[in-house]
Amino acid sequence: MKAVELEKAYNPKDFEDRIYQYWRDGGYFKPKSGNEKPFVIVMPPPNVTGILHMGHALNNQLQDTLIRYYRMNGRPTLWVPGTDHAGIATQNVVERQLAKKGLHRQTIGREAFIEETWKVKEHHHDIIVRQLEKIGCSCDWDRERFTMDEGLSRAVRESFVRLYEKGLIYRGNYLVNYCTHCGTALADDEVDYQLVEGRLYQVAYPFKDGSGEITVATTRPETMFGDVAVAVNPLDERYTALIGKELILPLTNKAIPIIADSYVDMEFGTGMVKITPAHDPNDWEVGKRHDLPTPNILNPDGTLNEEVPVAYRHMDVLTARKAVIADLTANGFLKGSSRHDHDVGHCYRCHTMIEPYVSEQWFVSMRSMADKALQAWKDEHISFYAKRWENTYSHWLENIRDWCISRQLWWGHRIPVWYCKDCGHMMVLRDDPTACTKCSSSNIEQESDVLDTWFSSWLWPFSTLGWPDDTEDLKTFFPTSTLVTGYDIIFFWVSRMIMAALEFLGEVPFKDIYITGLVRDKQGRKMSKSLGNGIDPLDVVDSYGADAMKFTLCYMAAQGQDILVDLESFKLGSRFANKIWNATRFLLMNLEGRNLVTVKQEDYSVFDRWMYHQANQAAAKVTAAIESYRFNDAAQAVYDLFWNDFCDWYVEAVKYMLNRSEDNEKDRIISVTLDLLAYQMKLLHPFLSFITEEIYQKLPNTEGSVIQASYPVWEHSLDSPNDLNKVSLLQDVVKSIRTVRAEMHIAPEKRIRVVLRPDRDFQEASFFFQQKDLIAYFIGASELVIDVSHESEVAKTLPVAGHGFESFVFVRQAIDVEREIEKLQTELHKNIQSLESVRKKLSNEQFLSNAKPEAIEKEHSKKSEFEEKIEKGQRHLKLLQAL
RNA sequence: GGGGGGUUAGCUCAGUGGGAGAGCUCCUGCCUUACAAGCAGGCUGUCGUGGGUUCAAAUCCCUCACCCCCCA
Repeated sequence: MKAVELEKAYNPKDFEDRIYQYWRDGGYFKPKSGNEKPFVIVMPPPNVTGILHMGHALNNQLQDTLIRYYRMNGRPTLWVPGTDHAGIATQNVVERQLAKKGLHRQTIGREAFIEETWKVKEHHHDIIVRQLEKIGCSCDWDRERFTMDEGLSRAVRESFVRLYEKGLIYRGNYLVNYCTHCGTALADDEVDYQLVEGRLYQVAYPFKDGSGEITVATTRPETMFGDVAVAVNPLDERYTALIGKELILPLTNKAIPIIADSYVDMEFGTGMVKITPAHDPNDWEVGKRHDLPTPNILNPDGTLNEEVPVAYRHMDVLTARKAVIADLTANGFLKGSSRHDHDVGHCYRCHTMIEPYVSEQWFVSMRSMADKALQAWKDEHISFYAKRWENTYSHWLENIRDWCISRQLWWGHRIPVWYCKDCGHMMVLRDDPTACTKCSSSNIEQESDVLDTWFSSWLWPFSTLGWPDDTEDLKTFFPTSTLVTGYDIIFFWVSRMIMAALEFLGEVPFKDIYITGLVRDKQGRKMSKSLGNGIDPLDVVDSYGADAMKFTLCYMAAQGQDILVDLESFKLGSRFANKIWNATRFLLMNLEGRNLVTVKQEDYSVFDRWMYHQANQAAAKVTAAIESYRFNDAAQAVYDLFWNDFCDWYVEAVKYMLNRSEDNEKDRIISVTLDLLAYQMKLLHPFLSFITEEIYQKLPNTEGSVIQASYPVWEHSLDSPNDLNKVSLLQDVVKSIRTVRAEMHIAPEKRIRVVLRPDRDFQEASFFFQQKDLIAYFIGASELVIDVSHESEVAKTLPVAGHGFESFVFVRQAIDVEREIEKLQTELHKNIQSLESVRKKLSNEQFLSNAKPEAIEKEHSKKSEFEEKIEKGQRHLKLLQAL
């Protein structure tokens, strides 16, 4: 057989794109048919106009790891990709583009605007797909969906109509969060609260009857034109007598009453609060309780409207605030002000300050659905990883509020409601009507608002599979298995999907929910555009390859923990991939002139059995880790196996043995080694997909592709603790001598003489004989004596204690006796202390009667171990003192 | 105000009841022809504080301190 040549350096660019194309062309991402339980993930759809950031990379790579693992495990495996139309965000993107051309959506009209948006969507969509391909996602592109495609739009309509018919959707005038920049209402959870520096103003409101004045405290004096009352706490004795009296609003002639409401905090400000129901959520509640009017003082663009005195009309809120303060001051109403920082809501898309704003909106009544979702959790139909997120989930559902689903946007699913302009009839329909269903007039008009984007995303786990039709995909792949997402959308998305699935299909949409950490920079800060501390996943792929990124992220993905990285962090994965590449390169070089043979297990060497044992153990660890979503443990297990066991010991031993063996033995060695290599390529594939495929296909002992190979599982026949013991012993011998060499500064090329003396009763003494030459090779010995009879002359050597053996190194250089004695004494002291604590435990009645038998057994073996070490230490000390 | 998380080696973090770990950094020596993206060896810890439970606590419970997040 000819040697297989690998490029000298690992260069992922040489093969990653090619391999991805190979997988796609081969249809490897499609679910195989079979009776096993399918493993299904729906990808959280990225915003179609966004760009993938490290969070997406982490998220999708963990999904890919799961998918590849279960695919190799033989389950029909489906990963559904797709994108989200992201109403507000996308509309903002398109509006910005129009603005550059001096255009505004109002000037080009709704239809043209939507047409333009589709074009932008197509363009961005292709970028996103390329990014997902670049990082190696093995999702089924033939099943890719978009939240606004035909099928999903039908699902949205169906769900809207069903909820409406059930009485769970209603329309009405309510106080909502309104973004004056985006020009739309937002749901409660779409508002981000940020601490804003502000002032608390003390404003005097005179009594109508001229009997003096009271003082209210407010952070928003400009909303005073919307005041309809001043409230005090009914328990506040200072003001009890004032309840019911009337006040005059400064700068206007409006009279408002003093009312009592327990909402008022007596400690805050003056204990008197102005009530502005149309512009404050708490005041809205107070207003409802007291049946107060709700004058709206704002236009949709955030300027003051006709409700306020002429002087302030058309001013924006902040300008009006300044003007009002100036006028209050000038007229003596302002009694003072103080620094007051408070949380102010901001739009989660454009970060504009939110205005609480009364308007007509559509809502979903959530209580009944939330209760079902809570019950599903209590019944353990869903599990969160890490578990603590279940608190977040249940707390939100317990305190759920109705969901405002109408948005004053153009890009999105238009609400399927039509109004007859002739008879006023309102129609909620699955299909577009041509005439009024009541009076047959064709003079009808569709509701102009669109639906919240989440109103389509919450259907994602089943709308992507064909719902509302009863498709084969839906029957086969729903409910899905696992959802992988970030904690920031547990409210927006996760809990709503669970509610929707329970509502429309009567089942939870997935069993497990893995919540990823946030990817942060090395200082622990969120990655953001404004800080400029973000890392582009494509830069990582460009610098180190997709495998390096994927492996590093898995390695760092400890459950429930955020991940702190910079570009350099990905060297971890890159170095590992390089190591794999080079180890393979070395082994393939050694194929020259070899014949591959089938080696029976009984022909394995102790090293072969040891290596299979370790690989077998690693397979068990990976299985357990992946199935409990402990990605870091899984990654560490394969890393340690390949690097610390395979490269550092097994391949090093192979090197030596290849050199001194006959052809038949060489064939045997290389055959077993390649088998172990192929085994590890399979084990590594979910973590380093490209390089393992590239190598697997180059190996002469494999067929097909690793992506569809069977994943290694723990097998009893490979379990070999005896060989683990033996090789560990050999490693102990080698390491202890290497330490001496390093500490004594013995030059690497310098051969040494060593006497290796097994303890008299030591079971594995014969193993030293068998491996004598290999040990000598590993420690650079010219002469290694296995001194079973304890008769070798060891005076003037450096003694080294081991567990079950001791070694004596002939050092030509002068031994620094003082230093060696000191080291031994320190060691001896430690061992004596350890022995003392073990003895204490073993003489403790409580310990002996309470501790587990294994724990007691352990202490006994520790005792003899320390005794052995102490005995050897004392003897070695004497030897050294005699020098 | 309510809830959650964190505090372990210089840095970033694993480790959930029985002898303190990894990666990176650092130090020493090596270009031993698979890999210097490497090899061999080494240093470093009152496991935040104080208490409790236990034969036994980094690990379970409580207190406090500091940091981070979410909700209101």
